[in-house]
Amino acid sequence: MLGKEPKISNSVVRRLPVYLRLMQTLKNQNITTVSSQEMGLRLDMNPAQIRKDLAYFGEFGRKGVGYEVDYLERKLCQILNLDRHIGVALIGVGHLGIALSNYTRFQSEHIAIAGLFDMDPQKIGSQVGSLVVQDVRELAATVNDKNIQMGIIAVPAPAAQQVCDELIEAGVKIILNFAPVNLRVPKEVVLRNTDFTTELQSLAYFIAD
Amino acid sequence: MLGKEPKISNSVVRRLPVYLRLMQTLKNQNITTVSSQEMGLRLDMNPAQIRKDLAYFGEFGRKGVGYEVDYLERKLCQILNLDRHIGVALIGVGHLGIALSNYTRFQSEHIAIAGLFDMDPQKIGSQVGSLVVQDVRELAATVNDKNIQMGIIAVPAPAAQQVCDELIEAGVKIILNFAPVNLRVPKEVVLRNTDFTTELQSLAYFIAD
DNA sequence: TAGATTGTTAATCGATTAACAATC
DNA sequence: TAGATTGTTAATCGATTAACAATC
Repeated sequence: MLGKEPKISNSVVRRLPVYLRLMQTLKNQNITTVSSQEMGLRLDMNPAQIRKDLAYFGEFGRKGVGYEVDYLERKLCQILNLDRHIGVALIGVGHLGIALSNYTRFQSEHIAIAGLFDMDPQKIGSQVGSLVVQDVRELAATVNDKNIQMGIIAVPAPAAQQVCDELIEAGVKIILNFAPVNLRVPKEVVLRNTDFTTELQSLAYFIAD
Repeated sequence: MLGKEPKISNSVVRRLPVYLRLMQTLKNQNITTVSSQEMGLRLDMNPAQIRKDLAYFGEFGRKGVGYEVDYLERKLCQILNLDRHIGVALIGVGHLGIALSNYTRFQSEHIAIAGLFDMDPQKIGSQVGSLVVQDVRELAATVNDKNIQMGIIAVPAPAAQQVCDELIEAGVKIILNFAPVNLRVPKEVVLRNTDFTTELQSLAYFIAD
């Protein structure tokens, strides 16, 4: 940790939550210690890769023994900033938005949707889970009030860029986009895209002739 | 094309729908010809990569000119098998499932949800879009009847592996999974995972201290 | 001690980018 | 013809895997 200097690659970062989830699974099975080999077996991954990934952040294992599940879980949470509260704004309260707001509440107590936004007057004011849908015009104010650090864009494609701009304008630096568009963001903003259509279409490639 | 022998990498395949979408956008803007440089500019990609990706499948461009939008669109559709009808079974008609069934109907006329399944008696028989939700026990029969080639798993994590097994048992070889679990599949099955929780957690890594 | 497993370096593999001859 | 741009080879870059000394 102390100075994440060596510049961790995205591929590594994206595997960390997978390790974290495995630790939680193992804990539920009352397994207290695990080797990289066993992890590799369960995750269908190369053990060397797992060791290398973890070693970027510290020496978490014991030679001849393996990793202590509880300890590694805690460390992974620290690395992923999941040991503190993280506020998320979700814009677009359609079926996808609702699905996401259920989803997320689930896994990590620390990532929580702190604000739901839409532009449809029909939706504004309605209750979803424990939150009331707000007018998207209140986005900037709420981001500041509730110290929101991440944004999820779940609006239709044509509205996505504007919502994105508003998030950034409000100071949000991390954005997860579900709209099927190439958003333009300044380079200090971390943007990740999840596009079902693209995913499905690329899978169609594998249909046997 | 003729014998996709050179073994196209997954990274390449996943970029093809992006090119396809760009072609559709360009068509809407009445642009008939585009160079790899212009494509790179719009997609924020390296033009050499775009040319190389396309060249795996044939010589679609003209030197000194570029690519004909209409022609490249057609070619990309062919490569992705989007020039024929593709039936998809969607299991799990929660908010996510409904979102997905709306989504997909949208983009490509050729990929269509052909069956919706759930195990909740409350949902079975209800209408979603133009389809009636079926009992998941009818899955295998419907896959055969309607010649379904792809499956989307949108059920809660604990049910996912069983649904997956049933899809494979019914002959489905291509699966898109949204449940946050590591599914076990035989190696001839193409499995792609989309996991919001993992995505969100990995993004938390980038929160500034 | 003997066996196991880490952390890490070196080797391999694969994907991206640069460069350029061919040619429209 | 001159300028532009492809298709493709070679160079670079980065990520994965193998191997092994250190050590529990």
